[in-house]
Amino acid sequence: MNIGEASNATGVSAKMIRYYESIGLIRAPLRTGSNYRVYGEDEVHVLRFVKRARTLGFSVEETATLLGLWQDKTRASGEVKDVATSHIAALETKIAELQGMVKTLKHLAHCCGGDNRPDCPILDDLAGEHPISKGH
Amino acid sequence: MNIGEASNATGVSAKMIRYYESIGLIRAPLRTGSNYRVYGEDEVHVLRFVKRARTLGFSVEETATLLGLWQDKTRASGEVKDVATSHIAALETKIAELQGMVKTLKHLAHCCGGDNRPDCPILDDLAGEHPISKGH
DNA sequence: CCTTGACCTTACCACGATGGGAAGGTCTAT
DNA sequence: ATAGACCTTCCCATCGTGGTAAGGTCAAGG
Repeated sequence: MNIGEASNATGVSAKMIRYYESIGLIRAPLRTGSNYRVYGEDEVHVLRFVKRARTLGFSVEETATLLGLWQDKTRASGEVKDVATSHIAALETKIAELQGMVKTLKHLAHCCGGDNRPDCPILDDLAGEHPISKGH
Repeated sequence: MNIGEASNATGVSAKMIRYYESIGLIRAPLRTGSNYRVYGEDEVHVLRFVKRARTLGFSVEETATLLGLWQDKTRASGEVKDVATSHIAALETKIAELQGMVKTLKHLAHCCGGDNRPDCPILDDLAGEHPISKGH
């Protein structure tokens, strides 16, 4: 299987497959005589694992950890759960952050006429001129 | 006011102040004879505006737009509201994405013993081996 | 007057993850 | 044989931020 086929089979772009190889996330595959990378089922399996982990928002580094745990047949599932749990916490922090922004913005947008007059509470807030208290 | 004082007064690092200047987000300030940047109240005001917009998650480019609208005394507040509204939509999309990740991960973590045995539904899911259907 | 330390200047390099493109080699089908 | 679809490596860009090095400046105190 060439890199293009491996890419199609996994949804990981050829570019990223080479990148993952270059940073050591995945192992360098065998090459043909003409220097083409050759992938087999195992490699595709690994790539799908990586793809899934990335889709779930794990960083490449966390993915490397998970990959290591996956390939370590003797690991304790608790280790994996720890990685997952702290990732969940990070995601939730991020979500709370974004929700805070949305809340403030919605309040501002709600107070903004959105008409043709130049008065705009959103800009006033950004400018710190007439700060609107959050508690309505 | 030197750049350090402006930084303290606004919470924008000196590094970022120079960066914002270099990309044209803010105007180049006057300089002293010894080439130090000099900031006044107006510049500080602009920097605080930028800081607040960035804190609310606007990209530098969106911030530039808002800054332009702020300084255009004749703008319609509707234009500002549009920028804010589409930013809210982008934030909400992102939030939904993260929440999807959290949901899946929580489910996986819930199914994972987290003990010393090597069986781990999280890894099995990542590997696509025994995919756990989302609907429990 | 000189030193010290805190500040300023510019100019680079790095991150993380990804895409783009150039310049060149290879394979397959017509 | 040639075209077109692949592959290879190498470099550059993004976005926002931090670091660091090499040098200039300024204020305070000996």
